[in-house]
Amino acid sequence: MSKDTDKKIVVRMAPSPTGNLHIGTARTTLYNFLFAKKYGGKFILRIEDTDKERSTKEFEENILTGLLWLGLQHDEFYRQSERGDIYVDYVKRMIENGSAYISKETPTEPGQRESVVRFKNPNKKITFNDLIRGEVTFDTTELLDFVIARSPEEPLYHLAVVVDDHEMKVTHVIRGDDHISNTPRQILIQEAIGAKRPEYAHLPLIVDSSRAKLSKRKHGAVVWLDTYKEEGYQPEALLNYFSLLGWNPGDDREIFTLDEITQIFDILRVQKGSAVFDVLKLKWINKEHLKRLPLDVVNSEIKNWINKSLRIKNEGVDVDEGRIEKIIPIIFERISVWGEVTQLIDNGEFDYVLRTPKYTARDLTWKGEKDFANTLRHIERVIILLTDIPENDWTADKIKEVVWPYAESEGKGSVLWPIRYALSGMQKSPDPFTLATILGKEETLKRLSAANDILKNEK
RNA sequence: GGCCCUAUCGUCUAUCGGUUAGGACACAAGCUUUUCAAGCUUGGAAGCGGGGUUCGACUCCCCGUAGGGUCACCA
Repeated sequence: MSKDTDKKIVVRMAPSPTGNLHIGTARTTLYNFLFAKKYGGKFILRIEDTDKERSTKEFEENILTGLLWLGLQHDEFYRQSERGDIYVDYVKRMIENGSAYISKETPTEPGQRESVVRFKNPNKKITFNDLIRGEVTFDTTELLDFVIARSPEEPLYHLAVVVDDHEMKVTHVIRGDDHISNTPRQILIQEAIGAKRPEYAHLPLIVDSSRAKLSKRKHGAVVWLDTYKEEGYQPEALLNYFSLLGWNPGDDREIFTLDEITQIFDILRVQKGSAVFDVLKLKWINKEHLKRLPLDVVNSEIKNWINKSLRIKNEGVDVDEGRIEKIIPIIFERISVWGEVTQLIDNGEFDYVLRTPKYTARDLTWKGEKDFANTLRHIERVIILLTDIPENDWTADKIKEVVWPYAESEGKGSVLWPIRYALSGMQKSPDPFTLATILGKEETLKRLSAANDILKNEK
């Protein structure tokens, strides 16, 4: 595939606006995009809206914005509904040269015509070379004289595709495997109109865990790109994952930017077998992308997503900005997708920064303790130790330095658990030193003496 | 059912005749200052079956088997 000797590469993605942007469509678009960019070619986006019944402007809009959000910018744009004259021309020519004819029909379903344009099938074997699968042969006899247009003014899919690919000088047709059986039909039409046969590359399908094609009917929201956009995935992470569904660079690298993939992409390394969509791996890849983001982006994104929390909105909790700032890194290491920030808050994982914890003396006491006496003693001792720390020296390291010797001599769990619980009110939370820095000296001491009171009442 | 495609750990995959079949996700265990998260270390985990070809097959060929795709006046 040398750039110098071959003519310019032209690829196209041809979605039909009969549904929202499907992740399979996004992946196929990516592969087309990569192939074009890799070889300095042209990437055409063509909306196949010849089916006026099912196509809508909303779906078209959804597909366009989704692709743009992903960063898969096209070089040229067409809409089949605006190219009617061209198809009429070809249909007429085909009828004239005998490769198609008007056929009288008996409608069997509502909406069917009494006359349609059928292709005069030469009934032959078609063999084409697929960049991914190698040689594929079909006998077209079973296709019969298939319908290519309802009328000369109303072309059907196969005709429109072949005409457009020809007119647009498409050199490589990269599409889903589900189109492989359409290929012989389209080659037949190409031969009838004297079009050059493009190279074909049929991509393996993305399937579910039971290896069935991902479909909107069966899988619902998981197939819509929008779902991932709303859950806060990074567009580039999505692209990264899509690229790996059916392709690999040949070494162990797994995380790359769109530019990096473009550099190393090779369509000949595309897999033949279908690939199971695994959201867990997607999340891992997304997290890897998050880790590579600049800190200021991370900060502002996390704040954005915190603000979407219903827990904060509805319950009107008084949020201390300083504390929020301090939990950002803690939130960050717990998420792999932005949307999880909101979830975490809504699930109450960070309630300790939003409100005063509630708990019993039993909760406060380390599992090894027989009664509350030791716990009370530890809390009292720690209060004294912490009180001595000056306000401006209130850091996790300092707090730990002060408390640690005592914890070691008295038993770490026995001392640390009660402190942590008094500060968080939860079975699971960050460590007590981190907690203390988030809350600040004043609030920390307040919560510790509250714990003290609870223990005393218990005695 | 016809036609077509596919077949390595649970999943994504490396291997382009000779490897202790490698990596990643997930999982398990351990470590890391009590719980959690993160991190680190370790571990379990695969060539669908049967024939060939070959000195030698995961790799090439054939036959099965299994899975998938497609069979519209949709795209």
